[in-house]
Amino acid sequence: VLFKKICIFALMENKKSVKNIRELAAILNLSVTTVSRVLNGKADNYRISPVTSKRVMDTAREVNYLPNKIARGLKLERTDTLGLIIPDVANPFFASIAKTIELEARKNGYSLILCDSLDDVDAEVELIQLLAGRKVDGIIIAPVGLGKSHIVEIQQAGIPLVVVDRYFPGTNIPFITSDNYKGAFKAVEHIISHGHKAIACIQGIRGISANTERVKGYEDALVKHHIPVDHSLIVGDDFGEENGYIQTRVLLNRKNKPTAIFALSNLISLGVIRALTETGLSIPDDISLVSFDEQPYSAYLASPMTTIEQRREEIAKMAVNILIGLIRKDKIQENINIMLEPRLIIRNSVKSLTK
Amino acid sequence: VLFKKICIFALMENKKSVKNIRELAAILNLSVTTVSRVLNGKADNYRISPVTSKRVMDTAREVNYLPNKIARGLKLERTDTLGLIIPDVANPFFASIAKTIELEARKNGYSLILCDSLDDVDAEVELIQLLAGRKVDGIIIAPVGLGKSHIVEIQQAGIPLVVVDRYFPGTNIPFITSDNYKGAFKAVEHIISHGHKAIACIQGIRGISANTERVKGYEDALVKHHIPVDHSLIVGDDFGEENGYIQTRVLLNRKNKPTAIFALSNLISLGVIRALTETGLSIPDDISLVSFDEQPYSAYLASPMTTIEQRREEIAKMAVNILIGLIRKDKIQENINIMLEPRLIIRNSVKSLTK
DNA sequence: CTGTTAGCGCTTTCAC
DNA sequence: GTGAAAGCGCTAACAG
Repeated sequence: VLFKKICIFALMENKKSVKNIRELAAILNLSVTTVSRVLNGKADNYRISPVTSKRVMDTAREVNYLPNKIARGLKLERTDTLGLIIPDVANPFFASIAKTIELEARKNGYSLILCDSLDDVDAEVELIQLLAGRKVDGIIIAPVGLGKSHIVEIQQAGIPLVVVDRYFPGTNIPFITSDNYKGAFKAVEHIISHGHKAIACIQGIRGISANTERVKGYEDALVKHHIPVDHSLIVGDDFGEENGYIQTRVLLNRKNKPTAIFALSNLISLGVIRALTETGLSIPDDISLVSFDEQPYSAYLASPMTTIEQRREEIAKMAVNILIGLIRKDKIQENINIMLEPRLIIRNSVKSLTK
Repeated sequence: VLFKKICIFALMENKKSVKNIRELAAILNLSVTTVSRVLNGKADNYRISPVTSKRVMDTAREVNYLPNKIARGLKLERTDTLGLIIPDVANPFFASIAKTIELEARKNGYSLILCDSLDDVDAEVELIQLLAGRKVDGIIIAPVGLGKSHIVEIQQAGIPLVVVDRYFPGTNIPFITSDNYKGAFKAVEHIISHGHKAIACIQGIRGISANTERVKGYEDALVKHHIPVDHSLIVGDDFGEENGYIQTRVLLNRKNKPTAIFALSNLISLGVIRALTETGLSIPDDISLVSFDEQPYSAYLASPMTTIEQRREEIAKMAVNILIGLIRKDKIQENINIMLEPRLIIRNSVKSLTK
């Protein structure tokens, strides 16, 4: 009782700041229980009179009461927060995935903690711990892809998790990625159909699924069209621009230069273009190019670039919805593996050698 | 005592999961206080024996104990979390800012809650409330820029806040942006120096500081060089690609076409290029172009584009460090307003009309 | 050098 | 219809 009085006095001095539900209850002359119930839309369940209910809502708004989500989280063991781990937020591919994930998460009442792993496994391990400590309700991760034990562990620890962009064969970790194999296959078939035989492939990080599958698609397309696979034409080891640049320079120094380059990421193709520009070579006249990852600028490059467009928005949305499903149903896994077939966007970066 | 026993039994069944500090203390046969102190590096302060200390640390690691940050946050009234509100995460300019902010925040022990406002003021208001409810320690916001009351309010509510990219004249909200005026001025002087007089300006959202300053820089550069400002050449109202496209189409239909276009964002210039490409016009032969925002692809466009490069990384890092300063010192504002002068990167998108 | 305990703001069980 | 009180996991004031 005394306490209530104190609260009321406190209120009079500082109208616009009720810092917790107790103070609010004090002004209303109600118990915290009742206030909490109304605020959580459970008025009906407890047959709280509509008039009380309205009074609570109105006052809450009036005094600008903001429920403390941290306290709520502690009690409910649920933070309404998702963690997102991405290898490089500045990469437009991941940036747009992050955007859609945030929007979709928010639509469902979740906030997003963003983490950039810099494509470094150690950082990734740390970040997963961090998110676990922060009690996120679930994690979406575009993993570096080398090493998966930390991911399996966190899944077994009971934290719902879905992997995007890359995946781990032989585990039951839910994933949703592009069908990288088919994408690469289509791209290379397209190049082959223009009469090319010496097609180089500049790859990204070796050993991760997305890369492996793309290379496999590349090889199989060659094989299907009876072109022997020349392993010396498969070069590189990183998805960054620098790798594209360096490998192109190296390729151009070969005795028998390739007539076409298949770049396994948007950044790689930018590096390819830089190397070509520097050496005065032009696309597609001197060398042809097809790249993974459509970008807003792809059409406006010196020569509009033929690309493979991943369905980023779908990947992101599905990831969120599947994750939320896992959270709500309290199921950790149910063999979810989705591969979305990418689209080949044909422009003008492949020269026809047949005519 | 009984309780401790129970905990120990619980432990034996499930070795690898101590869910709270009490359980951990129980196995160690220590009080939670001692354990907490050791875990928080305060062993020395309380002269806890090194052997105890070591035992605590070792056991904690062994049983895989992860402190619950939520509980900690509730107690400490500090979440070690920053909020970031950005108008469009998919925009590479903001994506790279977000990346640097996340990295810098993490380096300082903070996690980042990412929010995309879609350049919508209502969403922005909501997001600020959301972050306040989540008890973030501070907020970095690249505001839509229309309306500032919600931002002033949150600042007065005592939540440390810093604004990036745009700012609000006439308030004491700390901000850090590019010197948009100087950037635009430089760009337009560059165009003028090539003999252009009919220079169009395709602007972004009117009324926000970044846009206003850029337009002012544009105008002043003209004035300085005795070129009358033709207001019908200042067009557009959005930073997006579509606006660039539409306005260019309109400009091209004028009786007296401009000889150069100054685009106030990277997305706008992409729209300009699309319109030009469609109508068979080329840069810089038919029309010249300079754009705000350097991008990784700027150099590789059909004609390498002259751009104004904002110092994104510096902006992001300063934002984080200033914010953390405000948080730690418990100061809300101290008249921080920083403007970083952008750099003009000259390439080949402006034709010389003088020779 | 170590421990007991109150309490951060919230929800919910149980009681009336 | 409403309320008292326990307790989520943690830290720190106070007490030895």
